[in-house]
Amino acid sequence: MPVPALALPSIREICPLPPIRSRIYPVSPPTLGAPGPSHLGIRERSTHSLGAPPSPSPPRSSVPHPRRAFVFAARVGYTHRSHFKILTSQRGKIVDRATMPDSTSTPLAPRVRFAPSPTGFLHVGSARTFIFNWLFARHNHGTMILRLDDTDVERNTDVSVRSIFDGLHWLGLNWDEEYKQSDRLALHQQAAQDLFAKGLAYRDFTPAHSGDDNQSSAQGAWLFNPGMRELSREESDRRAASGESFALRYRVPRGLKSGVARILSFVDGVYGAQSKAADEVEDFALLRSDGMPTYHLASCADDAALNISHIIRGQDHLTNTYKHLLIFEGLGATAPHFAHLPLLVAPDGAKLSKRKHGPVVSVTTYRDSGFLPAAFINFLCLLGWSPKNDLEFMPLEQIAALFTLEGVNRANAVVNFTDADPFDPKAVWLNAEHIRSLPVEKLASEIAPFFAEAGYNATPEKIAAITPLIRERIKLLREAIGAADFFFLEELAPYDPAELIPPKGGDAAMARRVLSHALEVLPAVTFDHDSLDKALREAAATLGLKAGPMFQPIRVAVCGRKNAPPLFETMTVLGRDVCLNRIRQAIEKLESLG
RNA sequence: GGCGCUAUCGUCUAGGGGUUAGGACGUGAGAUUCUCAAUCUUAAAACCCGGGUUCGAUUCCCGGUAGCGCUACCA
Repeated sequence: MPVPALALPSIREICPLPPIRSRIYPVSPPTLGAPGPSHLGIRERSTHSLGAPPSPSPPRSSVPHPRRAFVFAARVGYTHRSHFKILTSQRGKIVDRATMPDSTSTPLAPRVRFAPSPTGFLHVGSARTFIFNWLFARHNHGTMILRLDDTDVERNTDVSVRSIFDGLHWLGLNWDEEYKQSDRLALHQQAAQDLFAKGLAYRDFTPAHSGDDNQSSAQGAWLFNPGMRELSREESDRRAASGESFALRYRVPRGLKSGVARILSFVDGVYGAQSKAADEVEDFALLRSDGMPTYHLASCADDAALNISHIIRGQDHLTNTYKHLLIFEGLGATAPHFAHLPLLVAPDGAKLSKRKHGPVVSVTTYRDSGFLPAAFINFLCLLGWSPKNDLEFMPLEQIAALFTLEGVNRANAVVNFTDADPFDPKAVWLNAEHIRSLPVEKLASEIAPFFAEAGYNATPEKIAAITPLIRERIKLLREAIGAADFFFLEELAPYDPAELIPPKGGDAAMARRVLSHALEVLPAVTFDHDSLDKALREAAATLGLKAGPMFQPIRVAVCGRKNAPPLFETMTVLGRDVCLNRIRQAIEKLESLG
C-alpha cells in the first residue's frame, strides 16, 4: 500500500535546523587515580560482544549552553530551568504557563523527541506520544527528533524497528533528526564515568535480582544495598579489578538521618508542581553488569547531548522523573521541561499493552482496516487532549494550530474497544467524517489498494466512478470491498430470489412484471442518471406502481442485495449490458419461486 | 506494603462557588428518501463518598474509597 503523503511542510522548512551543539558535560577528568580509561571496570569483553561502534567520544565544550541563561531557580532540591512563569495555581494546576519575556536572550525553538524502544509493534499509546510531541514541535516551530531507545539488546528486534517505522511512516508525520541509542554507547559510558568520578554513583557487586523478588521492597529496604553503597573506594576498585561483575548505581542523597531531607521538585507541563523526598527514591541502576547503560542513564545522557528542551512522554514516567532530575544534575546538565501525558487504558482500566490486548493496540491494525491517518490522529488527539471549544472533527493542520499542553487532561483515557469490535466507535465515526471530507479523487486513491488486495479488476476510471457512490456508505476504507463488490463480480453472489419481491404487499408476479417491463424499456434508454430516472419513473406509472416497488426489484436484480447505492448512478456505472443480463437472470430466479 | 498521580453521562470531554452542568460518539424515537447511508429534529444518560470553608459547593480544603503508575542490572 502506498504511503499516503500528507503533504505537510516539514518542520525543518519552517524552522531550519540549528547546528547540533555538543555535549555539555562539565570537563571533569577522572582524578581518583583510577586504573586507566576503564577505571569503571567496564570489561572489554562486554563492550566487544555488544559490537559498540568506535564512535568518537563527543566533543566537549566548555562553552555554556545558551539555555543556561534561563536558569533562575535556587538550588533547593533540583532546580527546574524554566522560562515559564507561574502566576496562580488552581487545584494545583498551573494556570498561566505563558512564556516569560526574556530581555537578554531570544526564546529557543523547542527540541522534542520521541524515543520508542523497539520491542514490538508500534502501539497506539506510543503513536499518541509521538503525535503529541510532533504537534508540540509543530505548533512551536521546533524540532522533532526520533530516537530509537534500543539499549536492551535482549529484547530488541529488527522486525520491531521496521514495524515502528512502518507505523510512523503511515501516520505521515515527519521528523527532523534521527538517532539510535546503540550508536551512542560511548557517550553513555562517558556519562557513567562522569557520575562515578564525581562520587555520585557506586559499584554494586550484588548479583542481579530475579525479577519477582519484591520482598525487600515490601520491607522498605529497597532503597539501596547498604554494604555496597558504603564500600570503600579501594575495596570497590580492588573487586572490580579482580573481575567481579557489578552494576553501577546512583548514590541518591539520603537526608532523613541527618534531618536534612532533600526535596526533588519540578513543574510538569501537564500535572503542575511535583515534588518528592529524595529519600523515597531508590538507588537506581545506571549501568548493568554487562556494562550496558540502563534506560535512565542512556535516555538522560542523550536528552542532554541532544539538547532536548521538552520531554513529553507517558505518565508512567512521572515518578521516574525524579531519577532523571538527579542524573541531569549529576551530569551538570540543565534539565529539560517535562510534560507527562495521561495513559491510554483498555476498558478494564489496565494500561494498554501489547501482551494483554493484542493486535487491537497496534497501529497497523488501524491502517489495515482502512483508517485514514488523519482520522486516526484526530481520534488519538481527542484522547487526553481537548481544544476546549467543542471541536471534534479536525484536520491535522487545525490540530497543530490549536495544540497546547494546557489542553492536555490529567486522567487516563479509555480506548473503548470490545471483543467484537477492536475500534472505538468514536474513532470509526471520525474516520467516516474524514472519508467524506476527502476530495473524491483523493479518496479513490486511498481505496484503490483495498480493491487491488481483494483481487478486483479495478481500473482507475472505474474506481473514480464508484467512489462517489460508496463514500457516504463506508466508515472504514476496507468496507469498500464489500460495498462495491457487485461492480466487479462477473457473476453475482447467490441471493434469495424472495428479495426481488417488492416490500409492502408485493408478490412474485409483481416482481416479474417489473423486471420484464424494465427489460423492454431499458434497451432504448441512455444510461445516465437523468434518462434512467425519467424512463423508470414512467415505467412505474405505466405499471401503476410507486417508485419504491418499481425500483426495489431492479436494485436487487442488478446489485444482488437490497441495500445498495442509489439505483440510477449504480446502473450507469454498471452499464446497459450488465444490467440487462442481471435482470434476465433475476427473472429466471423468480421462476424457481413459482 | 511504600511513594506518586487521577476521579463530570456507557465512552471521550467542556465547565466552574449560585448554570436547565454544555458538546461529541454510541443508544432510543421521529422526519426526509428509490433501499441503505448521509442529513435534520428529538429523548434517555454524569459531577465517587464523607467532612469542612461558605449565605451557598459538583467546583476550594482535608480525609476516605476506587483506579492507575512507579517501586527491575525493562523501557
